[in-house]
Amino acid sequence: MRRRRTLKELAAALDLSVATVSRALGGYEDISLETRRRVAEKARELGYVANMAARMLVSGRSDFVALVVPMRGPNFVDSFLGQFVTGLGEGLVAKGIDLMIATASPGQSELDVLKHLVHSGRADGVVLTRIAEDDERVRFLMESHFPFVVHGRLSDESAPYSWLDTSGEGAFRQAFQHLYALGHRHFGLITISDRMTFRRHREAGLEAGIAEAGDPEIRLSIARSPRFDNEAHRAAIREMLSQPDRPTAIVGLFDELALIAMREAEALGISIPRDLSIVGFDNVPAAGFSTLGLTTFDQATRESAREIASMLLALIKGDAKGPLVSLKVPRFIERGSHGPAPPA
Amino acid sequence: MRRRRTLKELAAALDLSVATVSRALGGYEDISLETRRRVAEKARELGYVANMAARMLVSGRSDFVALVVPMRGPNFVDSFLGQFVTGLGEGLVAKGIDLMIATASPGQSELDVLKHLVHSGRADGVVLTRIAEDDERVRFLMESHFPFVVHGRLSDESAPYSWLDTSGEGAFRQAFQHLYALGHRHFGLITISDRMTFRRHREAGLEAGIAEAGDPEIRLSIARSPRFDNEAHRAAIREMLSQPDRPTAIVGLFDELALIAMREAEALGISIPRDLSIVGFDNVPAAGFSTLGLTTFDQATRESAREIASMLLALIKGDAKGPLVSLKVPRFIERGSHGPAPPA
DNA sequence: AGCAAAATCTAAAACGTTTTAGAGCATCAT
DNA sequence: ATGATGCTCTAAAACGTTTTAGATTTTGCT
Repeated sequence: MRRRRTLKELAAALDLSVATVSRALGGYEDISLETRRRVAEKARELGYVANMAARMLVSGRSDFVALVVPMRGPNFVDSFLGQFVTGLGEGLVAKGIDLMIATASPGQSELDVLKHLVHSGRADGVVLTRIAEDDERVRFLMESHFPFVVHGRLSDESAPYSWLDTSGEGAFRQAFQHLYALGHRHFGLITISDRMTFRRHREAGLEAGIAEAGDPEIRLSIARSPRFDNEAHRAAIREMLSQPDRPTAIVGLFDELALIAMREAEALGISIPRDLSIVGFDNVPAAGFSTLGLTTFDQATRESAREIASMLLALIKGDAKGPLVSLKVPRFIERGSHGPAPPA
Repeated sequence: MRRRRTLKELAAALDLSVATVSRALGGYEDISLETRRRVAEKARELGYVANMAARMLVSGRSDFVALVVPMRGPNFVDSFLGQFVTGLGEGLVAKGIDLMIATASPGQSELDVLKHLVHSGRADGVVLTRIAEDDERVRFLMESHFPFVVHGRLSDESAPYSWLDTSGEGAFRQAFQHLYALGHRHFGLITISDRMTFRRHREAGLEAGIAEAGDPEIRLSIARSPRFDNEAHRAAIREMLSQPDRPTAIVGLFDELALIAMREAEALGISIPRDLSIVGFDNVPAAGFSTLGLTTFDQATRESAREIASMLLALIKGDAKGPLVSLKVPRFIERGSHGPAPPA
């Protein structure tokens, strides 16, 4: 591996001081246009690229932004991460910032990862996902005054931090209204028990829709899967579907739940959408590939991630006055998994 | 943001020299056990974390490994990337190495990204995916003597570089043999036209299987989608399925193609698996969620990524004699999309 | 010509580590 | 006592850049 060129070598080749060369490459007005041109050309010729470590050391910045990825069970499959990483990368690359992925090692909490990140200077800012209702990571970063943006929200709406979220309230209210208009009166909600903010928001949206309708005929059955695990989901769903008096319209907290519900319904001989309507949230690829197509909401993860990148860069540069906040409205994707309520 | 602790402060607090403190933290035998303990304790107490930039500068290593992610069209969805990133992270974190994601900016080639990476010292090693038959990125890295591991292979089997790949030859041969044993004689291959090595290997596997069977009754129809784009795929597939004399068993180069074929077949009133068998490759989540379930091959992306991480770390540490190589056998996942050939 | 102002360049310090070469000091065998 | 041998610890250099404060040269104006 050829040893790297240094600024000193470049300066020697040009018969200039390192200071001049450095400033020339930095594009300072201070250096004559002619010299700047000459330096740039020689740099290209010699293949000079500044050593990042040295630059980081003196500038105090790393030009890295970190994404802290939650730990995963062995079989966890995540269509979200790939999209999100792609979007962040796209949003950062234009400004010359790179993305690092910070993974927690087995014995280590995500908070430890974050602490190390903040103190080691390895990154200038952090992106957090999968936020819990009361997230210790967010609290830590606020106290550290370290730049960060959250994908999602805390339940404490007044806390001064930057976030971007997709309105689960709005989506679930919309889903309810749509299904209600189609004649459905008995609703099912398939959800989980984790203390995640997105769960609370989506559930609240559904409940708000129901309350606003003010129709005493409306009923809501809830199946809550106790663990984040497909088997547990399946069991909870099967129980809801097996009841003699089962809902005619089911909303899944996210697509995986809705997709499992579709399969289970089919296995039980329940015809979709004739006997049962199902709506999900996320628009994972499988929602489009399944035979009928799952009606769901699209989050535009990649675009959101791009926006999060810009927000974070603004925070790092310091040209954001207060916390930045953005609430996106997800797009309703109507496919074949829902329809009019079956006749009573 | 509290200013970070420096080694000098720590040394002052302990009444030791910075050299001693540095070596104590490094665990050198050189420093008495008692002193090492004392230093470690104080470091914890003060929340000292070494500044990465300074460490990088003197050690010449960055403790970063980069994943160069291919550029994506606006609607490209990739279940692979999330798994791969997760696996790499898991494989690296134990050794204290972090993962960076290097994205090419719009005007920039992936080769430029790579060059910058190698010359700036931002990473100590690189992982490459989506390898073309003759990949300029691989050539550049070989010439630079920069540590790297490839997920996939070149078509030049003799080139001395490190790779991990999943045997597409083996899988497609196995798929053929399985379907042949079920009585199928007319096969369809849905494929693309990109010059990717994985395409060549899988196609070769199918052809090898056919050749080995030595049965003159066997026929093979090929649908080649000219662009990497769902609409193009759909058109190519529909054309194959619309022919009066269509195959009874179709193999998709990857799951997305097979899943589209399933949907199209259904739309054309072709019953799966009665009239048509379909097999894919990759085992994307949608393969499991689709109603019948798509028969396919599982790559174990996450585990492969973990192994790639170990390989790369060995190369960086320099305790690998020559290039490292690993060929994984994908697992055949039998679901509901295939069955016996229909009676002639 | 003479001075102020502007334009251009540079020496040296600083960033916070790791590492090299060796200093200081007990301990040990002779 | 003496030199050799280990054991601990340390001073100082080095890594390659950016930036500060100022030096030098040129230009503009009267």
